[in-house]
Amino acid sequence: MGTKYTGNASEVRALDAYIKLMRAAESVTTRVSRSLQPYDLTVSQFGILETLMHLGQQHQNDLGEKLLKSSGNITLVVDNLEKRGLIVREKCLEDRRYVWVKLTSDGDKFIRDLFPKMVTIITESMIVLSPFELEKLGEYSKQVGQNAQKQCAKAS
Amino acid sequence: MGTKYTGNASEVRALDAYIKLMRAAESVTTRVSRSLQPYDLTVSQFGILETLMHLGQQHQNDLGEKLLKSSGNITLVVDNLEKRGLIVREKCLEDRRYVWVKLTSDGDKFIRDLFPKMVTIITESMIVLSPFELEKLGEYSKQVGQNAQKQCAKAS
DNA sequence: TTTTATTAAATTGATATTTAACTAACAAAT
DNA sequence: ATTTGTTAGTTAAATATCAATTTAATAAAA
Repeated sequence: MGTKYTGNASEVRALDAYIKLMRAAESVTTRVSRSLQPYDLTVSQFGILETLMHLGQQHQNDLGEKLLKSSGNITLVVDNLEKRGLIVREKCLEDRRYVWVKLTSDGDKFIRDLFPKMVTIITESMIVLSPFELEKLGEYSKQVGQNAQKQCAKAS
Repeated sequence: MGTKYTGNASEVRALDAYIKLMRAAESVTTRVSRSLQPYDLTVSQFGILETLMHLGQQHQNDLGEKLLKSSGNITLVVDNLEKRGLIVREKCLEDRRYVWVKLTSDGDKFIRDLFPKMVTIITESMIVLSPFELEKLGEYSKQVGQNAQKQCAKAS
């Protein structure tokens, strides 16, 4: 939606901010994605590994909620990470509907090495803004995100 | 990346803003996607129709650049819109490497009717912010987006 | 002119993503 | 305890997405 829209003023403002927000997110995601390529990792795979590293073993359900992805999607991405030996699935004994997903020792080493590199990449993209501006960008984004989510709960 | 990262201060700020930016974009996209569902339209399909409505016929190449998508992706999405009779391809006579993509009269009617509805949806998500805040969100997003793109040109 | 290089689009192979079934396991309630 | 409902995960079908390759057409250079 790269074109000027001639509706009422508040729609024009909302649409303009929306377009810029989306482009920023897409551009940074592309940058991250390219940086993960040498490691044969997708952004989604990285997200799961990073979550497991910081929060420890998780149910697939929790991963889906934290990463805003559908359950079917988590199943597939976990499949691919498991094939590669970076994570393992383990039946939950207390409630056998659940599956624990945990890092293997290979996976743990891998993500602990990779994560700081990605932080650097992301910082390079964001650092054009001052600390104050970063703070405000985060604050405004959070409000928009929460509002949009309120209007539309994710499928599971 | 929903977890606190304990690197240096500027990395923490950058990462925090990044996470909120990404979540906002994902949440609004989900909202838009759900709203397009009754019309059997994806966000990408909507993007192409909207671009054609506002800018007139385009080469596939131009669509890819404007929408930040790969050429292979544009080929597929244009395929699906063409099957549905909303757009047509037309060989460019001056330079036969190019293909013109244009709205059919059905497609034109369709997108002219749909676009204002989507503007309303988007506005509903963004309007939690004041005019000033929307302005700033757009400005900061634009800077981040441009910076990220400078660091990483999209594939074509 | 013939070769070389570039560009647009299509194709292929792999992963992602969602929705909509579907199965399995647990919980509640009469 | 059986039915009823809910929840976690899987599977299938459709679309999306990219990178890499290929094909066709144009441009540049020798």
